[in-house]
Amino acid sequence: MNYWLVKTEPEKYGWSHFTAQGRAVWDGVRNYQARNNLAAMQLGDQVLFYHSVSNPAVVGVATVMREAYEDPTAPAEPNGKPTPWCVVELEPTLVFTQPVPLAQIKAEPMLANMGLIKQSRLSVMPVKPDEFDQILGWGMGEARKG
DNA sequence: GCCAACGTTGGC
DNA sequence: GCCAACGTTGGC
Repeated sequence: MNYWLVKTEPEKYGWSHFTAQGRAVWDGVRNYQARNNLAAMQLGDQVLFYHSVSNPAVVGVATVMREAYEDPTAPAEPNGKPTPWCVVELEPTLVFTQPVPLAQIKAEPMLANMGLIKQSRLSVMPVKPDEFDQILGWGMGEARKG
């Protein structure tokens, strides 16, 4: 089982859209590093769902329900080449009882090496199991450390 | 709204 | 292939 984090702007596609819809085709990724991460996702992997821009915070957990396939929203490639872009399908599995703000993640030394902090512009990234556990614990109401 | 980080584009 | 210019993302 692998762990990931995906970013979304809540004004464009937030957690409430996601839960209302029940399943999301995670399309529109146009960055190769993010694409590589999407392509590496496996059925059942757990994904932290992060709201960027306004009130940046992890708000819940999603599960990978379908592995990568061609992004139907990608523009056609010249010469009929297959598109390099792909999507996965996600379903919401767990809503945090309290969102975990970026500031809290930044303040925890154990999480200082997360891609979320080190590479703030990447929109799909791997998360280590202990990082996932820490954030999940906070999100489900464990006492805060600081 | 500003600015830093960083990916992409295009001139050479 | 290098690098400057530019666009986009996202934190504050």
